Formats: sequence, C-alpha cells, structure tokens
Amino acid sequence: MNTFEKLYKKLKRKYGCPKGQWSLWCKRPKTKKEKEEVVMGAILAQRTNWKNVELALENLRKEGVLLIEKIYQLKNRKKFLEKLIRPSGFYKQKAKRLLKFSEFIIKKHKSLENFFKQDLEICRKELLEIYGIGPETADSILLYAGDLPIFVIDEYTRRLAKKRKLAKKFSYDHLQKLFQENLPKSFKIYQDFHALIVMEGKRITKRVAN
DNA sequence: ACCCAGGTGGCCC
DNA sequence: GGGCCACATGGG
Repeated sequence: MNTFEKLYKKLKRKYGCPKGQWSLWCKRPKTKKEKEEVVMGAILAQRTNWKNVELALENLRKEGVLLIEKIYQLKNRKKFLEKLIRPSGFYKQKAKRLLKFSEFIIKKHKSLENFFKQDLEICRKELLEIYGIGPETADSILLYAGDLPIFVIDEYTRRLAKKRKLAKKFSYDHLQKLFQENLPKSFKIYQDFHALIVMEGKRITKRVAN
C-alpha cells in the first residue's frame, strides 16, 4: 500500500461514512434531481462557506427551481434568481454562472443525463468552456454528479498535500495526476477520499481558530 | 471591526 | 507560466 492509500484508510477509520453535505454527494446511485442539486451546490460553493450554500439551496428548493430546466426558465428573471441565491455570496456572478450552465445543458444536450453519456474527456473539456466553470467546479460536477473517476483538487487537498509532503509541485493538474496515479481508478474511492480530506481540513481549521 | 470561506475570470508582465 | 484584483454573504 502506498502513502496515498494509507492516508485514505487512516481518514476512513477516523471519520467513517461521509456526513452532512457528503451523505448526498457520496450517495450511490443518485436520482436525476439529486444530481442536479449537486451541480448547483458545486457552483454556489465557489469560495464560500457551505452553510451559506445551504441557505441558497433552501431558497431555490422552496421556490421549486432547484432543477436545471427551472433555472433555465428564469433566464429573463435574473434579479429574482439573484435574490434567491444571495446568501451564498458573489450572487450576481453566481446567478450568471447558473444561467450559463443551464443554457449549455438544455440547449446543447437537453438534459444532464445526456451530457454525461459522452466520454469523460469530452465532458470535462465542454465544462471548462462554460463561463464560470473552472477545474475544481468541473471536476466536482464530473465526480459527484456524474460518478466519473476524476479526482477533485481544492484548497483543503492542497494544504494536506503540503503538510504531508505528498508532492513537490502543487499546481492543479500535477496534484490531480499524482492522486489518480496512486489510487485505484474508482469514482467511489475518489468521492470518499475527497470528502474525507474536506472533513479533516475543516476539523483542523476549527482547531486552529480555537 | 475585523477575518475567513471547496474559485473564477480579467488583466498585466 | 504566475501575480494581483474584483466579486459579497453570514458567522466567529
């Protein structure tokens, strides 16, 4: 067993099953509706506290628009969408991003399901071409909504890699390659491992703050 | 009254 | 390829 696998086992023993947000994100299989909720969450979570994302998701749910098709229909009611997602911060940008994403899915692929029928590489390339979708958001969507084997690199992963000296370079592509080369190519392991890294990261942040 | 949080795009060199 | 900035809210 290599360093990465050992770390995974260790965190797994420490935290057990994914909790909170991760109980949905790591759920298998997910319904169509749940997958769409994961996508919205991934966009709203950019540079924001998960607690604030939940407030925004709750507003969308109450209005019955926590679906890609429904968001697309709000294209002429941008102010309304902005109001709903306000708690997640950067709400004007994020409203634009949700609309751009929905427009892409509906116009080009009809549904999220159809979109995921393509090869992983094609899916990723198309996601990165959408305004407001960078590598982390794209990979979160592929891994947690699409159940596709691609490892997500975020700030917590980067910090952990530095702390444990898992790498010499810490660019997104390099770290992603490193994690993937040292783990079995399994979306289930990638989903769990990344969730565990975030759970561990939050615990440490909290401890330092106290 | 600060400071922080799963990023991204635009601009500059 | 990398550095700096804007974007905005809720909670400690």
